[in-house]
Amino acid sequence: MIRVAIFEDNFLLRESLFQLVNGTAGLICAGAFANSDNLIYNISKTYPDVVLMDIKMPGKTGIESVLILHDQFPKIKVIMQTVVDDEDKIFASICNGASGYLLKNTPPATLLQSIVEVFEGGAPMTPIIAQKVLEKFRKQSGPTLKEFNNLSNRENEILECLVEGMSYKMIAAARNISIDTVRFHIRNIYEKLHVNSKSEAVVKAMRSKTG
Amino acid sequence: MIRVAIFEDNFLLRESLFQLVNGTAGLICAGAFANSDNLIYNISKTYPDVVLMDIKMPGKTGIESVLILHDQFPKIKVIMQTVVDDEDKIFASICNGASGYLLKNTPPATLLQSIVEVFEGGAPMTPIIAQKVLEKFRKQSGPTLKEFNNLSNRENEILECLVEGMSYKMIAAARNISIDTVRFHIRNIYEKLHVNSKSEAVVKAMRSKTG
DNA sequence: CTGTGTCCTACATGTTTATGCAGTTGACTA
DNA sequence: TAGTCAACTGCATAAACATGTAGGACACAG
Repeated sequence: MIRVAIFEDNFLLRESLFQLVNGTAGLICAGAFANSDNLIYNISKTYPDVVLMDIKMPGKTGIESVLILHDQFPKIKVIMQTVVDDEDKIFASICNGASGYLLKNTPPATLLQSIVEVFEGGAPMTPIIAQKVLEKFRKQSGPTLKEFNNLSNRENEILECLVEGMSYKMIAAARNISIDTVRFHIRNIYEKLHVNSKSEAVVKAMRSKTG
Repeated sequence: MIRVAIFEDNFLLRESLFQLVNGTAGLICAGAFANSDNLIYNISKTYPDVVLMDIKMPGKTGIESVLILHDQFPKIKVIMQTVVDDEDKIFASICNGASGYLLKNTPPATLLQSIVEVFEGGAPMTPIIAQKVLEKFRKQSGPTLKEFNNLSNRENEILECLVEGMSYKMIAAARNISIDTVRFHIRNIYEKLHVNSKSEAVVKAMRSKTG
């Protein structure tokens, strides 16, 4: 049973969402609120798994609310809902921890499916919004790190993983090599960069960004 | 009428996709190919609007192909298809210009809908993949600066030491506090920054400064 | 063919970190 | 004056890391 909470200032919409969720097997609406004034209290009381959050509400906006939620209740998944696809608001929401993003014209069946998907760890997004995210993503993913010429390709690759904050295990899994090999490369990186800990290596790598 | 081209090395799958597309009103399959060896030629000849591209093919991979397509035929939308959700390949595809990304277990109805969506400028993605993109996006966009406002003076002090590459011992000595206190503060820092390792904290701290 | 370089794997050992639990102090405040 | 809070200390345990040693596979240059 997935517990859903709704934050939506429009009465009719809120009611119809409430009915929709409660009328669906596997879902139950733990609460429906017109604003997020008593956000913490309402969440503590209804302990939802998934929150449907209108982005534009009187008082605290959905964007502020999602930040608070993500801070205080990291396990709760939040789906943002909006009528317009305003880029800035989308990106702000994502950075604040929203897990999904749907336009309000999303058909009910899709909405319900999205609730389940987000609960299972996915990130349902209206395609047009996904498109904007991808675009932004492409721009940002330009040249990341300056290659250290004295490092081999492999070593630079591993170094980038370190800068991603990955652990040995994660690197081994991501690069499909054994953890001992990760160790091996990192040892060589340390020697070449004249450091002897992960964080020192990370700092040195980041400080030499392309500019 | 949306013209679709299929690149898929598995014969059965290719045929069934071909049938599926051709059996759908509004879509027509302009061509189905087992690999992208004659990519340019095949595309020029079939001039599709949307390309379904298997990510793993003998010869030129889908990732290389999408780069070429994006370069030579910028108007063509490409949907990548894959069995596994390998992060690197996903990100590489996106950077190379793919507009959509679906796992191969996507139900036919969704696939067909995705073709239409991508044609209309959207970016259909399997939720689990969208999730990975969002995660990466969040990391790259730098943390919400608010997180850093939450740090106390003492915590900021310790965080700076971490960025200097210092170990717990060194920090304890430098700040004249016990190593357990260092641990205590670092724990709190981790919680506030939502990380759980030294290097993650360092990365987050450094990114926030550069913007 | 032999050497050199790169990438890879493995095992062992000691150190550093991450995290849970428990408690003290002094300062500010309802 | 009791209560809250930031800073602090301590201990315990498991996981992650740093580093030494020892070797195998492959490609390419001399």
